[in-house]
Amino acid sequence: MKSNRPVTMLDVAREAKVSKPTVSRALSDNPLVTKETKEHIIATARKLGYVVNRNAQKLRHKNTNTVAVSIDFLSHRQNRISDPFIFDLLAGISEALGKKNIDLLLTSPNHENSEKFRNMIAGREVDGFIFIGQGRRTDLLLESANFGIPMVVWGGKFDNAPYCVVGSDNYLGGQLAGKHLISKGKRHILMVGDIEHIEINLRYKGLQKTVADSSIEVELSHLPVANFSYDTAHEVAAKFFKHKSSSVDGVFAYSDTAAMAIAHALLELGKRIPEDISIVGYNDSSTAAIYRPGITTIQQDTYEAGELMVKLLLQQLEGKHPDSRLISTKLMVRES
Amino acid sequence: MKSNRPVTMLDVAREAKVSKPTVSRALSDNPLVTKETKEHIIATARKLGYVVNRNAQKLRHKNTNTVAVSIDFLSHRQNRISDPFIFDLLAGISEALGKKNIDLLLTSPNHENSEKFRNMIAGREVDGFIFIGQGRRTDLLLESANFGIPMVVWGGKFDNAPYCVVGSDNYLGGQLAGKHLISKGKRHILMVGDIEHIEINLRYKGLQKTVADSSIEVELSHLPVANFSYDTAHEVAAKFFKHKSSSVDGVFAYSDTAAMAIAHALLELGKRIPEDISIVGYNDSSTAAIYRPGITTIQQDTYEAGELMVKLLLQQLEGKHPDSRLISTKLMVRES
DNA sequence: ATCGTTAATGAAATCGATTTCAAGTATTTT
DNA sequence: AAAATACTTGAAATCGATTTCATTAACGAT
Repeated sequence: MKSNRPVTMLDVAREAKVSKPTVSRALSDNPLVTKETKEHIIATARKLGYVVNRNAQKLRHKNTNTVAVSIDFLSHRQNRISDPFIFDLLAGISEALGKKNIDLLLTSPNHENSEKFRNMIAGREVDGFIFIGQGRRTDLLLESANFGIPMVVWGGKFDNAPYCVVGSDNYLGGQLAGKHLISKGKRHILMVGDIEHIEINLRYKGLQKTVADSSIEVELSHLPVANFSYDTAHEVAAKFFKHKSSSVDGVFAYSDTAAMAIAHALLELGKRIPEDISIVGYNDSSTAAIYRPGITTIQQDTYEAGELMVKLLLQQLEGKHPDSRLISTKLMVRES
Repeated sequence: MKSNRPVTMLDVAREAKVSKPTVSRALSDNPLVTKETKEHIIATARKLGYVVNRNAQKLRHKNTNTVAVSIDFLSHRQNRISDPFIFDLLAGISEALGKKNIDLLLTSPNHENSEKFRNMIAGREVDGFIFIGQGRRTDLLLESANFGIPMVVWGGKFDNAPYCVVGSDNYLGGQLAGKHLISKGKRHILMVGDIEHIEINLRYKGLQKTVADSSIEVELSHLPVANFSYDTAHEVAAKFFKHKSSSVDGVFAYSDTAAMAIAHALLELGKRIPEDISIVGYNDSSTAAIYRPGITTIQQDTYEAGELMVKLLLQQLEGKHPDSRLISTKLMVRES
């Protein structure tokens, strides 16, 4: 039969025959308290099984020591292919926050406006936000930023974005993909993806640059794809390669999922990978390694990304205004 | 220049020319307050941009309205193949909690003992726990349960487990896999996986039952695999099928990842799938659909799982002791 | 021996809400 | 018209910590 009332600081104070403030000071290792009383208090606190009430503490301290991470699960679910890359990012953030002993509140947008985010800040639930996978709802991000919410966003950065962005070095990624394809002897490169999309556009520019700088003559073309699903990419690629008996021998896809869809379509058409056509993806999601043929891709360090996003958010909480940053990006060569 | 001090309930009270308690009642839609004053108060609250301080509220209410979800990211990371299935589960839980307006605190075990979990409960940070992917640390689960933490665990259930478990109907899954393989004309079935593992054991038993009940003569054997990684499964399968030119024509693997690894090994050995050997996986992770050949697998409704875990946890918070439950489980037929 | 410091502790105020309980007003009953 | 009842409202207590400020004790300086 365990006692109902939880142990409070007053209980500890009484048991240790000191006052509440002294207990508070002792437990927060305040130098005002002598070593002996401190030890005595800590011992009795342990004896009574005392644990500080975090809500009372937060109320008094006025800082929440928790960060919200917003993932748009629903938009995700509509697409059905839940990108493992986002999970990796989440793991990186979780670890980075854990190291600093900051709590992680996982939340989703409510898809109407940013009021939910604003209330969480105003209601002292969280100190700031990290947004992942909110690519299609920049309106919510803009609203939040304009309201003055401390925040870091994963993804691409458009000019004068009023918030701090952390993302892959897309331009470099495009260059790496281009260099790889050219070095493998490919001379007719196709970029697959919506180059209106800010991130994909940067990759395209990097690819263009590499092609332009190449001492060898290389042809570059572009095939738009409307959304991010496996099925759409498969469909578009199947259509393109069936009708157009093009000379394309190298493909740079906007994601690993797309790369696999394109590979699938090509294999169905009897093409050999990489002999006939070589493919490079993006993200290095865990699936890229498992797929056959293994997908050559652009890898991003999700661990570094998590660390960096947390660091930049904490800087904002200290009143600074850090610039957006890119994380390191490298080529991961596999069979494709 | 925005004001520094946040708007409190007292500010609203003064502005609306009523007392604090009246504001509190009005905002929580308490019938004691007349319709007119209520409307007036709500209007002024909105005018002043008032948002309730959740920490003060939680302190007074003594309930936190938040649930912790513990995912063992680190153990996960060691395995490198982050199973998208866990991400799906998380999405399901997030949605279920969101519907009930309960906050989700994402946390990880500290890998020493369950003290962290205990403190989060005792410190009124969260009301209860949902554990995902803690399969290898049942000691932490047992400690937590013994401490009386309200909790629901995803996974397999051993006899007399002192906590509430939600999981796939592994026995049924085994039966479905068996029926499918037999109906495809397979007569020499191999179960791949560690049947000491509680979940896999149940699947094996289901498979056994189906084989035993079959009117046709079917042979059943078993190949143990030590851990859950893609590479180990690949290695074990490669070895098995290379040396032993067995008559196995049907494989039931303990996960989709393993199924893909086995498929990969078989294809390398020149076998045809499914003509020579048919493979069934487990989980229906998003990768199973993308892989070539598409992996036939046992699908679980992650949406239902999330809903159910949340429901059972809330029941515990009301003082009930709900039994463990299984979620619906069905066969997803693809090419393999 | 007296005074001025310094070190350690505690009483009371505070954070921002909710709840208890008392009081005032309006309405109905007799 | 007086008494009983029902509605609204507010003053003060409360949740459990931290912080301010005052106080006491101990010590060295004069």
